[in-house]
Order: sequence, then structure tokens, then C-alpha cells
Amino acid sequence: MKTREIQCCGNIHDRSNLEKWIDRLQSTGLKLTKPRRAILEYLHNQNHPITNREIYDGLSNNCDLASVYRTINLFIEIGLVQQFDFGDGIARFELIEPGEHSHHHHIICNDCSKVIELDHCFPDSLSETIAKHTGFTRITHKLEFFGLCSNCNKD
Amino acid sequence: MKTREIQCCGNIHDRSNLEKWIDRLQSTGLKLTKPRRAILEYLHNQNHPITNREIYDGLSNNCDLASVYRTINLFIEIGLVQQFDFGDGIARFELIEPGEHSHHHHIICNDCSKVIELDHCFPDSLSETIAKHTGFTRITHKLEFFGLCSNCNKD
DNA sequence: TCATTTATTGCAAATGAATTGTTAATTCAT
DNA sequence: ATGAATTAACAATTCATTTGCAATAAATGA
Repeated sequence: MKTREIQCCGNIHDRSNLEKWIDRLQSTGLKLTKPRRAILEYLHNQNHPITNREIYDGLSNNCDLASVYRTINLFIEIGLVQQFDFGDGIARFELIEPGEHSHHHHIICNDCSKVIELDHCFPDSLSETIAKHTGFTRITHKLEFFGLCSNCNKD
Repeated sequence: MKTREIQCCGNIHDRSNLEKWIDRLQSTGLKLTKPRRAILEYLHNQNHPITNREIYDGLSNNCDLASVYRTINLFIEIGLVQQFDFGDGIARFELIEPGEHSHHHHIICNDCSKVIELDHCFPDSLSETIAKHTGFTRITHKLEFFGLCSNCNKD
């Protein structure tokens, strides 16, 4: 397990396969509209979860804020986007690869809000134990880490 | 590690030591007002995290809603209360014992919203690994589980 | 290409959680 | 009991998010 550090000006994503997400959108039967394409492209250029307002601001005049909200909710429904909660009451969103292997969490600096994407997680055995003890099935989890980043840690 | 199942009509807390929380409140120098005492008592009678509105409704006429919000924020500041996020955009709160041993999470039914308190967590070594990999310090985490409870699982 | 159908957008207004300003009331120490 | 300081109530506000509706744009077939 390794950590993928995300830089502000870099991009860990393969930029060339934006088309893959457009295909995934169209394969659902939904229309490929100008706002949807723009939002998809904007999301694709990001390297950590962003808010609806950040999308709206980043797309100045291409799309109404309400449409961003509607589009993101739609993307979540069809499994294109995952929502993350960094504890500040503002939902954040990220394009998500299909299947299990996209599962990941983040660590957020309590001081400067820097975000690092993590590949670390606890073993499935924990969820299985909880399933046994509680009788719950189809168990998922939300997990985010918080702390002070190396910059903000300097006393 | 065992699971403490919470029943609707039972109460796992020792009801008699409400006084202990009142002491903790007064030891901070804050005034013990009627609303604060009522909120503390109401929290003490609960067995899982509750919303500000639930407190307000449960205290009909004893306290203004804005005062509930202010009081809960105060209780968080002085470490009497911990906030939990069940993913629906409404903050929930629970009285919290001082010290490490009160650390716990929950599993919430996606269907009926039933909540079970868990004593399970992953080992500290995970946080330590993340600390090493990211350079972050003072690492904490937010973790909640979701799934279908034994009642809602019946296909 | 054009018309038709249907989904989708933009705009404005509404919602709901949470916060805040201000004045009156209450707590606590004297 | 009295007075200073804190706190509560009330009303208004902020901010994220949702919704109703009329106008617009996308996909489909002629």
C-alpha cells in the first residue's frame, strides 16, 4: 500500500481518457448536454474532491449553479461520481472508477485544509466482524483522516 | 472487542451519574443555567447520537432552538459532547466520557436508520503508517459504517 | 435537414440547518 | 438581596441545497 501525494499543479489522472467517462454517461441513456460535458471535463481535471460551488466557479457562465447540483446528483446516481464529507458541512465530489479498486480515503489538514488521497484502509475482516456482531449486511463505510500537515505542524 | 447493542427503550448509561456531567460543566466556570441543565439531562438519557432539533423537540418550551445550537457548540468546545456525521447533512451529538476509552463508531441502517454503537475500530498502526507516509501529525479520524440491519435485510 | 418529442437547463423562489445581533432575563459572587 | 457579567429568547440572516416552471436544447425518425 502506498500513498499517492497530490500536487496542486500536477494531475495523477490520465487526461486522455475523458472520453471513457463520456461513454459511461452516454451508456446510461442520458443526454450528453453542454453543461454535463463541461462538468465531466472539469471533474476530470481535478485531483481531489471539489464542491459544487467550485465546479460552478470553475465553469464561469457555462452552467447554472442549480444545474451543477442536479448534474452531480445524477452522476452519483449512475455511479460516475462519489461524494466525500470533510466535516465542514460542504459536500465534495470526485469522479470514481467503476469497481472495487477505486475505494480510497483522504487525510485533511485541520489548519490549511490540504488534502492528500490515501490508498490505505483497514482490512475487510473488520467489516466482516461487524457484520457478524450486528447482523447487518451489505456493509460500507465512510472514513476520513484529519491532522496537521507537515507545513502546519511547525510550532 | 464486543458490540454494545442499543435498544430503543433500554439505556446503557448509568443514569445516576448525571451529576458527574454537571460537575464537568461547572468546573469550566460556565454558568449552570436551566437550559444547559435540561440539555445535559436530555443528552444523558439518550443511547445514540441525536440532532439539535431532537433535543429541542424533546425539551418542548424549556429552551429556544438557537440556544440548543449554542449550548451544543459550547459543550463540544469544552469536550463534553462529540459530534457525529451520519451522512445526511444533519449533525448528531452524544455525551462523551473524558479520555481515550470513549472512542467509538456506529453502524447505521440505510433503510430504517437504526443505529448500533460499535466498539470496533482498526488498530492504531494504520494511523501511524499514514502519519509516516504523509508527514501528518496529531491524526484523528471519522468513521461510520452503513448497511442493512437484520430487519431490513429480508428480501 | 427539419420537425417532433422528450429531457434538460436557467432562473427565481423555497427550504432547512445553522448562526448571529440585540435586548431582556438569569446566574452567581459579594 | 444587589449588581456585574453571562446567557437566553426572539427575530432575522446566512449558506448549502432543492424545487417549480417556462424556455431551450438534445436525440430520433421522417
